[in-house]
Amino acid sequence: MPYHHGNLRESLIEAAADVAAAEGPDAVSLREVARTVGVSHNAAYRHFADRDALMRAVAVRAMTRFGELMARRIDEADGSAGDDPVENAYARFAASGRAYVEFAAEHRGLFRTAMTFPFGAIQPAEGVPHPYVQLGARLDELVTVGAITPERRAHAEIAACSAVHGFAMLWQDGPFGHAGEADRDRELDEVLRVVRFGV
Amino acid sequence: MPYHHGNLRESLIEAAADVAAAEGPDAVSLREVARTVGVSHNAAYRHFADRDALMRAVAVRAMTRFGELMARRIDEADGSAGDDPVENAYARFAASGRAYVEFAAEHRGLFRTAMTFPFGAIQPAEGVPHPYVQLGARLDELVTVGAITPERRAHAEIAACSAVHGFAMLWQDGPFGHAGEADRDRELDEVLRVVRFGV
DNA sequence: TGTACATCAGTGAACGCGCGTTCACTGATGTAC
DNA sequence: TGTACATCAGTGAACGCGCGTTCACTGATGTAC
Repeated sequence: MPYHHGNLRESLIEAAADVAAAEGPDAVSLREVARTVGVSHNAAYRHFADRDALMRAVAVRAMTRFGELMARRIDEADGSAGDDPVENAYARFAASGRAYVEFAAEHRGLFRTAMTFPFGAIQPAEGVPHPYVQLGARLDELVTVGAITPERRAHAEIAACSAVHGFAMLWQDGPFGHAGEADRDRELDEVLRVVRFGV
Repeated sequence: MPYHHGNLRESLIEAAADVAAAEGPDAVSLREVARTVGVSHNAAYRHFADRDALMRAVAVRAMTRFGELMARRIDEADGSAGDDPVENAYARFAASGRAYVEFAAEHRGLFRTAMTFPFGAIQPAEGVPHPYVQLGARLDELVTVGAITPERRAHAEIAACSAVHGFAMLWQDGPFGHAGEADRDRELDEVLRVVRFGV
C-alpha cells in the first residue's frame, strides 16, 4: 500500500455510495468509508470538509451520472420508431422514463443519496442537464409535435414523474418482487403505455 | 408528573412517529423518544424488548391506521358516482388511491417507518385489511364489473400502485412544490384520471 | 545535476458525544387472607 | 376492613461502542536556485 493513495477522493465517493446502496445514506460513516478504502479515518478530511461535504459530493456525482445516462438513452432512442415525429417523440419520452428506472436500480446508492437532498439542491456537473429538465423537455417535445395539448402538459408531467418514480421505488423494495431486468423492462413498458394513452 | 405514566406504550409509539416524520425513521432513538415523553430512558424497556421492537410497533400501528383510513374512504365513496356499477367501481378505486396519498401526507412518520420494513413483513392489527389488499380488491372489482379485462389486471395494478406511490413521494419531497391540500387532491385526481383511461 | 524547502497527503492518538443496553434499585398497585 | 406480600412500572448510574472532529505529527512530492 503506497503512502499516497492517488485517487482517494473518487474512491471515497464510490465506497460511500456502496454503503448507501446496502444500508441507506444515513448509515454512511466517514470512518467506515475510510476503512473500506484502506486509509486512516481522517485522511478523508484532506478531500472533504466534513461528512456532509462527502455526501453532497456523492449526490453531485449521482446527478451527473444520472443526467448522462438519460441523455444517452434518449439519444439512442432517436429514430428508433421510424419517421413519424409523434412516434419519435413518444420513443424519446419512453427512453427517458426507462433511464430513470434503470439508474435507480443499477445505481441504488447514488440514487438514494441524491434523494436525501431537497429537490433542486443538487445540480449535475457543468454541461450535464438535470434529469428532470430532460424529462420536461420530452414533454415539451410532445406538445410541439401535437401529441398533447399545452394545457395538459403540466398534468402529464406530474403523472409521468409519479408513475416512473413510484415504479422505481416499488420494484426494488415493494410488492412487485423484482424478478429480473427483463421483467422489469416489460412491466415498465406497460406502465409507460398507460401513461401514454392516459394523457 | 405521576410515577406511573398510564399510557406509556402508546405515547412512545407516537413520539417515535413524530421523530420519524421530521428526521426519518433511522434518526429515532429510544433515549430521545423517552425524553420527549418525560420518562427515564429505560422505562421504555418495560414495553419494548429493544429499539427494533419499538420500530416494529410503530410500523404495525401505521399499517393498522392506514388500512382503517383506506377502508373508510372506500366506504364513503360507495354510491357517490350514481347507480352505474362501472362508475361506482372507479369511484371506489379512486378513493383507495386518494386514501394512500392522504395517509402518506398526514401521517408521514408512520408511513415512512412502515416503508423501512420489507414489503409484507408488517401486517395491520386483526380485522383490518392490508392497504395493498384493499387496492387489489378494487382492481378485482373493476374486472368483475367489466371495466378492465382479467389479462390487464396485473399491469393495471402495477401502474396504479406506481402512480399513487410516486405521487405521494414526490408531492412531499419532490419537484411538485406541495402547495396545499386542495391542489394536491386536484393534481392527484388528474393522475388517477390518467391511470383510468390508460388501463 | 544537487539540494533546500514549501507544500501536499497521509498517520495515530485523543476528545467528547449520544446511543443501546444492563444492573440494582424503588415507588405504586392489586390481591389473598 | 387491615395488612402482608407479589407484581408491575418506573428511576438512576454505569458500561462499552462507533462516531465526527481536532491536534500534532510524518512521509512523499515538486520546485527554485
